[in-house]
Amino acid sequence: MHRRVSRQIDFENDTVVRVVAAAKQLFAEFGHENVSLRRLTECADVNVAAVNYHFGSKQGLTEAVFEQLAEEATTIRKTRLAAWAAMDIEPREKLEELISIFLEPYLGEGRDVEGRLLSRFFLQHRLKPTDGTNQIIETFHNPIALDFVQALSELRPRLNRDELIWRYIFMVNTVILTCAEDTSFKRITVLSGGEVTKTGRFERRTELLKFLVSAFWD
Amino acid sequence: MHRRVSRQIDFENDTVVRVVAAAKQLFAEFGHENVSLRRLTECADVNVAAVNYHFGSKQGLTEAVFEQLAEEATTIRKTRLAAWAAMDIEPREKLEELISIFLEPYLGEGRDVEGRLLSRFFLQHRLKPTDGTNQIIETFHNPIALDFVQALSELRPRLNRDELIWRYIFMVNTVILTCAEDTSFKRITVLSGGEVTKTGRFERRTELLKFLVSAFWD
DNA sequence: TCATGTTTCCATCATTCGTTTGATTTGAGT
DNA sequence: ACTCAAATCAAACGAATGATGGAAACATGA
Repeated sequence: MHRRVSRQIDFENDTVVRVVAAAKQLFAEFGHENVSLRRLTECADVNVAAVNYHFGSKQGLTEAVFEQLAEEATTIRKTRLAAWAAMDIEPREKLEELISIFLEPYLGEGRDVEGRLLSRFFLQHRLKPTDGTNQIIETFHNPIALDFVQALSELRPRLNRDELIWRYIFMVNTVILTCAEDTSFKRITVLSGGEVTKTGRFERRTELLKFLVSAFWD
Repeated sequence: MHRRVSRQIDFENDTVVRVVAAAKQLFAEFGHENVSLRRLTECADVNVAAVNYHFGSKQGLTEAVFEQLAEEATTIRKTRLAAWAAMDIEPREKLEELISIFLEPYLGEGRDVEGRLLSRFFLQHRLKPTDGTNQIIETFHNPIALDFVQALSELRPRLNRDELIWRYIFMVNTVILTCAEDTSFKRITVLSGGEVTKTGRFERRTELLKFLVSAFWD
């Protein structure tokens, strides 16, 4: 089932590359709905019509970007999951490792832009699903989601499958909202009276990991 | 500090009432960014100009709606928190009760529209904060957030304050995204192979509660 | 050099949106 | 009945957006 979701696009073409690069940056920062084609093409130093020419429509561009991203994420996870299955360590540590793998595409080293973009894509899909986003989810994300649920059920046999699916969804929700924005972390500083000031990728990853391990450990 | 955030609005006026009612329904279902004033006023059976006349702008309307909602949520929680403090039950049960109070404005009985609306408001604030939303957060939500963190720190003295603030934020993120949309719950049915079909308010509340209690129990 | 297909560019279109204008209606006070 | 301010209405404005059509520029191979 490796059928391509989107139309054929010449990713060798300079214009296409620059458009995609600009789209990643801008979509990640502002959300794809808040970026007009004019602003995007200006930022990419490309004519306005280029997007419609190469991608058919703005929708076509966003789906191309998000599909590329989904593919990356799947690759990262599949690779690490294979190694994970062979690990012979104590259960709690293995759970932590598993969740760490889940977090990787969002909070891994050097995935600042891509991580935010990926979570924004999910957020958009959640709030306004389209045929395009549905297809990306089904093709790339559902299979690996089942892999995770399966792995979890082997680690935590006490929790039945329904329960694990629920919790998996909650985990996804926690992570994608946490990675899609910065606002709530400014709030951490406020709520702590200015004590907590380090709220970057590394701290988020650490704290999120503790939170989620607890949530599954029971 | 009971200063009103928004301008004075005649909530006795029929037109105002109908506009607010329509806004609640439509904003909850589609998100306030996806509802045009024309559609809204048509639904409320009111002239297009009514919104600008009574609320100053579309932004004014949304802030009025959200402020009203925030006030409700605060009242609900303050009342139940007072009763909670006096409860003499075992810690884990008390934790469960505390989180249940947190969930109340989102998933309480008869809060389907309001719960979704409230979570959508937060979501909007997270993705695109404005002066208006900041003020609502500061006035209504920050104080009670501190109450929750304080209550949590009494229940779980092992976790230090920073840690609790982080986890509180994660809880908020989980809940608001879980309550803001339906899409992820259709996905539960898909992932479970059609086994799990009941994903309504009651089930969400039950499962979310278990998840969050685990996450804080450690 | 020429022919052909591809890519880029400019100008413009149609639509949608929030907002404003200015005339008209409503209703309470005298 | 008259006044006047508040409320409502139809109509239109200006800005922004995604999308196009067709001319121009470019590249490629004969």
